[in-house]
Amino acid sequence: MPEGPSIVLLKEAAISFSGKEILSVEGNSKIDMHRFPGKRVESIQSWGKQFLIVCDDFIIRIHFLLFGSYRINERKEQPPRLSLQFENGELNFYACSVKILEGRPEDLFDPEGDVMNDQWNPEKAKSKLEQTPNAEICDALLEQDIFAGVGNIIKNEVLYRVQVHPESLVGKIPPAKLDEIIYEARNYSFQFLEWKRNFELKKHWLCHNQKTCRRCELPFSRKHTGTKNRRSFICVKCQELYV
DNA sequence: TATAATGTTTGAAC
DNA sequence: AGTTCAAACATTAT
Repeated sequence: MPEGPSIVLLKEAAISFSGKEILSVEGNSKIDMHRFPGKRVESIQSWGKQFLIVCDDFIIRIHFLLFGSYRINERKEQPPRLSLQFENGELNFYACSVKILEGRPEDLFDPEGDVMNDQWNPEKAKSKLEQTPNAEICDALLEQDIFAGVGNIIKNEVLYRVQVHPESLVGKIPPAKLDEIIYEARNYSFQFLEWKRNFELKKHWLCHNQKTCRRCELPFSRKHTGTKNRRSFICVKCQELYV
């Protein structure tokens, strides 16, 4: 569920609740949800992996972490973390993090930092990368302050496609190659979106969860990389290591 | 059945 | 006081 494109799909699925009044709430979240009924949803937004239900003076922020899920107009067996009832249906969230953010989304989130956003700004990403030359690129891609919405699948697929080893140091990657990485972070995220929409995401994985590299037939090296220690699938022949 | 996996926050330890 | 890191959380497919 969790990477940026999946949240965009949720946003599309939940758009019918935009402008609607929250009639009632339930759920086992510890937040003060009693203030929700009677409020109107101003807009449904997303930023990176976060799903935002924007009301006039606060935002309900949902983060699905690793295992979170949602149902629209249906329910799972488990009790919902948060359930919102509207006149035209209900929105149910499970096993996720729910927070109330005070303030306006434009004050809290920079649209230029979200790879799924129209306002995504690749130059800004590049200058942020230049600030951390000693970071490994596998960590940098997962950094939500730089590439909001990129998760481990996108990280792996991007680095395989541009043929860069995950343990390459940001400062040692040639600038043109860095531009390619930044471009592909957004480009692959949108491919992810369309493939996920059509339930064919896994079919298009080139390295993630794959056994062998289809360029050279060598088996992938599987390794947990970076300070974030997330698993990587590496073709040591096809992906260049810049150190 | 045990394990690992699309992730982040928190608080203890250093 | 700043950093680092393990623990916590929780679900599902293999």
